[in-house]
Amino acid sequence: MDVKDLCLGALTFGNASGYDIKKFFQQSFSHFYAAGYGSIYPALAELTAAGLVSCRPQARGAGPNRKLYSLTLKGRRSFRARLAGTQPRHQVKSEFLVLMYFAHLLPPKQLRGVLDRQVAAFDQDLRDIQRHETAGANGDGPTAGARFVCGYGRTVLGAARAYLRSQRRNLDGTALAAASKNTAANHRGGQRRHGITPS
Amino acid sequence: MDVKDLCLGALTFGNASGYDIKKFFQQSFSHFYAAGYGSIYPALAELTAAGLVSCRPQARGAGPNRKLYSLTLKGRRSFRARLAGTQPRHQVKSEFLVLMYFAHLLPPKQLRGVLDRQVAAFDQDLRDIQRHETAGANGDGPTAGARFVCGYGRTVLGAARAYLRSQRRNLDGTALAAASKNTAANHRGGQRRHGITPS
DNA sequence: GAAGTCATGTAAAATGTTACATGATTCA
DNA sequence: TGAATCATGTAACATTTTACATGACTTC
Repeated sequence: MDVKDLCLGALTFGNASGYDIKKFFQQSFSHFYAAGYGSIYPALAELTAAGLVSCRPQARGAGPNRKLYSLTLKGRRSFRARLAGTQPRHQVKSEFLVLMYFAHLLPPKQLRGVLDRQVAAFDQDLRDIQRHETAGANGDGPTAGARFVCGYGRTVLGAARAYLRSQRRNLDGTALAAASKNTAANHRGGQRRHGITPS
Repeated sequence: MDVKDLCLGALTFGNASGYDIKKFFQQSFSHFYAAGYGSIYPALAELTAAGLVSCRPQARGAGPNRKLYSLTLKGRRSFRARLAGTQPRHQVKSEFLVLMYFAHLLPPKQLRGVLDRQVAAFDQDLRDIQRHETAGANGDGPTAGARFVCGYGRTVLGAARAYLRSQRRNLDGTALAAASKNTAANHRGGQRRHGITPS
């Protein structure tokens, strides 16, 4: 599953330009699949070449002509086949968690900042979802799938935010603070007693 | 932040070979940062060339010689600097959620299968975390950061699993089932009334 | 004797990100 | 008049995945 597939998916909701598709992605997928112009435009070109979408240029006064893409029958079938054949992966890539894993090597001040900023980011994500949840992608209101995905986002982000807040609260208490305060001491050590492998 | 940084991070816990590092990644980072041999070995070669790690080959009876890597002072400093300079991103890439977004285009049977398999996958992840939580990376037990990350994983995966289960339960009831039953009807339609853009 | 683990690496392919280039229209 | 939005695209770069290549040792 790649950006081409997502473009096909977006076009199942109606004809659109690359620009429209980017906006649609931002509204609907941004929390679990990112895509920018740099991948969308090449994807649309390839899909056109493969006959999965058709393209109608629309003359405009000036600047680049808007191109309206629509699914062909072949494209519609291809998308269904891809959906049926996709093994659904689900992976997180979090530099935030990497940073937290090495909390003992971070100055306490930065550690607090990292946590606070992540809480703020989750808050923002939650607001985005709530905004998107009320107004659907088109006039029909959100599809069942869109509702499912929004519900998932709300649930998971809510839990994540609560966890971060609870940890943040006792940062000046015991848990992580203890590690952070040891930063200087750990630094001295140089070589640790035990390696990954006792070898 | 890339695989090179993660390798430096792994080596802060002690000297190791590329093979060891891969295992360490699998135990500790696999839920929020994936890396395979194809990225680890080149990373270690570059780090060596840059003088951030040093490498001691260890003769063995046969097969490729094991190479023990260790952080240099420069590498240790570099890692701290990278940590301090990293803006902590946190992104999810989920083909599972894409699939669910297009639930109305999936045969109900597959939809149920997808949900069940994802629940099973989350269960497995939770077991991995619990196993890893009891036994730390080295003899000292888990660091504060490792505990934080495990706690995060438990919290979030627990919430996600509970959500999926609740949705799965009423699959034969209302919510998603309604959409799935409409699959045939939607298929007929071809063009939808409303596009992404009302244009 | 088969399966799994230990152990390293390369080359090609896939995929995505970033920066650049261009320029009109619309709103405050 | 300045900022934002509309609108498309390319080229270079970065990064990762996948498949391949090799081969002994250990455990069932």
